[in-house]
Amino acid sequence: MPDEILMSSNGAAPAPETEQPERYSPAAIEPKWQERWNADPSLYAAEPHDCGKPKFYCLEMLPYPSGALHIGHVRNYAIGDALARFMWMRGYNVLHPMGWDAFGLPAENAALKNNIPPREWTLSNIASMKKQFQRLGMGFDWSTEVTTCLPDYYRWNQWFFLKMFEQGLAYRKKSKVNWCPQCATVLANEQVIGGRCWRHEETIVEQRDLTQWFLRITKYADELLDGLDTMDGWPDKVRTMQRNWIGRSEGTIVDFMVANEPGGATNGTKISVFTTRVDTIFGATSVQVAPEHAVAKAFAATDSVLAGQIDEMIAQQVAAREAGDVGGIEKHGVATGHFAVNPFNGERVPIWIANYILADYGTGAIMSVPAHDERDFEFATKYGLGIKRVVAPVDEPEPELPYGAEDDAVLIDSGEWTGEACLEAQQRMAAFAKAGGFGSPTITYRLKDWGVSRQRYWGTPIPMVYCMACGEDTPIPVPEAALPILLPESIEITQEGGSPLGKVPAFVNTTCPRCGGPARRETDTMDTFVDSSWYFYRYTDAQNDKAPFDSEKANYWFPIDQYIGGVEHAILHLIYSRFWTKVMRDLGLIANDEPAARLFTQGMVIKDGAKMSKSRGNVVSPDDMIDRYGADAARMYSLFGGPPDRDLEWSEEGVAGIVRFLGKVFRIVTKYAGFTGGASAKTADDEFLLRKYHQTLAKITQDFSGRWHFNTSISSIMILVNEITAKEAAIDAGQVSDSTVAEIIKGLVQMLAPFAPFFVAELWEKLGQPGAVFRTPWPEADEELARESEIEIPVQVNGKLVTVIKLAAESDSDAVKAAAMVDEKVASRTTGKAIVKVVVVPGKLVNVVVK
RNA sequence: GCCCGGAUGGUGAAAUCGGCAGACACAGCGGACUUAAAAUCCGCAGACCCGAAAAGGUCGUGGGGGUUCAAGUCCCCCUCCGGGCACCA
Repeated sequence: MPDEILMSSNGAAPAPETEQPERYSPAAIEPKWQERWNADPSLYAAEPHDCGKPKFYCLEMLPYPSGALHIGHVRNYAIGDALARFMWMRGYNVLHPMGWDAFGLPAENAALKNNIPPREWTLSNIASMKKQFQRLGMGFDWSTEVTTCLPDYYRWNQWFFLKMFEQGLAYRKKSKVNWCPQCATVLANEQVIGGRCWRHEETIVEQRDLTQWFLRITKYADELLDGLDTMDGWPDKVRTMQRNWIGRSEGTIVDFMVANEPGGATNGTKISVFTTRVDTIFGATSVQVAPEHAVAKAFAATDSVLAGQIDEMIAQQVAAREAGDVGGIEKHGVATGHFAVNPFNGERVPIWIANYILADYGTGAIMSVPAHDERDFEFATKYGLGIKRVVAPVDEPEPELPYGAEDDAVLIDSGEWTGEACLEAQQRMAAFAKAGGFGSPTITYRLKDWGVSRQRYWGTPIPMVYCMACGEDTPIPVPEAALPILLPESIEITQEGGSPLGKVPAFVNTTCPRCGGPARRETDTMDTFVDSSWYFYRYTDAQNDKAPFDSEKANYWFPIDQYIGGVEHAILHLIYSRFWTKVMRDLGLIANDEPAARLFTQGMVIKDGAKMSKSRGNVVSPDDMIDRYGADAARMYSLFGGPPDRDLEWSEEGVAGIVRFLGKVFRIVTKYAGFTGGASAKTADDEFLLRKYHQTLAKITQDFSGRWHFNTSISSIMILVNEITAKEAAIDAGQVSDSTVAEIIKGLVQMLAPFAPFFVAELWEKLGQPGAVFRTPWPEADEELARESEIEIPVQVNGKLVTVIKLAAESDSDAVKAAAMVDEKVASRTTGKAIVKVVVVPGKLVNVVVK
């Protein structure tokens, strides 16, 4: 059936005898306008900074050039394009750019599979996806296109890396890192989701000890956290996710000394524990350390049984991670036989090694206070460790344990601190520990520095060299003048471990910038999230070959007024790019603290109630949709099917319905295209149509500035079209003045401009109007003309609807009440009963309460 | 376990401030046009009861309670679905 929609209108059939009106044919309209638009690159370009208009930076997240857009992209970009077009019509100077997040592993996989060089594969994908964007009629300014895998872009990644190295923000260290065997590379913490690789849901991430490059994002932890409080234009959901990810926790570090033993190798060793509840320290009945903790290793060195138990514990954790159930394993531990001294009361408490202590959070060691911590309670109960109550509410000395409240509670049985309020004691005890030299107030974060080294080929080379003469372990930065360090073009991609660049001697072998002696290059490349951390600044000055961008240009456009993309980047891209913005600000390149004033995260497109996937066979192809229904209908359906922040169920019948609607509009507009202005008397039909027209305009204008519920914007246009159709006979009978018809027809095309660009371009031309619709001023809704003169007031008796009465809009409460009371249906239900009260809400309803 | 969303006809949804529940559309049914079909146009359409029909009545926004003249909307409790975080000391 869908095929006929296009076929029937293609004029393939022999010409009919009688003259038929032209019918809507996206297949005829869309390619024609695509060609015209491609020939005029200035159409969607931004204007000079001194154009006198307010600026509006409208940005959708750039796609990865996988080879083809998916239907979710269509929705994402349809939202942004509608907004950009609306803002153009509202008189803004709009920047609406597009680019390609073009580095990444899929290009290498494709090279392996099809023997196509990654560069070639990527660039040809870009070419075909760009064509898709053009088929979709997206209004992007291609003159600022950014492709992150090209040297004119990635050289600035290298430049930033050098700046960060200078500032101490880029550094190298050996540490446990996440390794995805499938990707054959290291991953950042943010790329590990539930213990699995973000690109390979089925692949468990391993831990490896490697020397890697890190970016010091933790330096900005507090600012990244505090900034969230003021970012009203971002969804709460995203802000909460980022808050959790940063995971700031205020507490105290307290040093417990390992108790001296005759000849003990660990004499004088201290165990620093991190606690948020130092006020409960008198209740500590053991110290627990992670199996990887240095002290555990020291004990194990002289205790082979313990060593075996530790190994087992670590193995068990690895197994749990593989099962995807890290949190679910039972708490267990082993006593080391050693003791530590609580510096607050001198008590000796046993040192245990426990599987639930995380080596990489806090200090990797805790004091266990079973009375006031649920986990400690569980552990102490299992192993018969002491449980000592040290905190209780003032009026309830023995609450059920574990008892953790702090607001209302005071310390008991805590030496000189007994009687103090918990919150106060936390402050004072931390200060006391610091004064005594056995601790200090501390803030810890869940956020870790960003590991950016990748053992892959298709990424930005890290601009560092290692010189035998100057010291192999001392990285030496490449001089700025030597940038870009080019990725070698021809390279053999293999799936073996190790950085592919290491196998290219011409790349590896270089000279030391410091001593001129033989040196070798860093062979790791940068995480692709580096590319997307600052790409939107490059759009403001995409051809600059002296700097990543000109500060003046960036400062004109930034912050981004509206950023639109999927919520899956809430942590990854959106936290890295906030970090990068702060670094660039501190380098003096930009003035803004945050990249985007407003963020919108659209819902997923689903089919048959489920996420689209090849294995489910429910994938909808944009090209197919365009072929069969046209780009305008596909785009418009993606906005009409539901509010943009919710998931959208894709319905092909729904798209066909939009084609029908557009066909109706096409018929009406072409039919009345010859009507022109000219003053003439306004009839009641004139007033009616103008009223509906201005009401619709007001509704759409409001939707754009408010909730973006374009589904209701489009439905209100449908209602308007239905009203016009209903008055068609009156129009044809000359009962509506030409100027009214002309105004409404023109305005109808304008109000569709954000949603169906090809369609409106064609009709605009048919109306004999010059220029591009989306560059014309958005028609103003006239409040006076939109006002209803007569309104309907529902009347209830005891809260149940009885009738609806019609009244003049300006009727006051008394008049409304009087009209309601004399109504037959109301009277029949109220006579003989006592009227308790009559609620009159002017303009809304009347409710008569009787007994 | 914790933190966010969400649940409304056969379907997608609407109701923006507590005021006619189901706009608009999809699918469906009936009619007009047609030799016929498609396309197009017009009409019907929450469920149930009563009735030949018209009319009328009852119920109805995941479930239970509450506030109110009035609750899809506010408050309390619960169920289910989606997402995020998860032994974070």
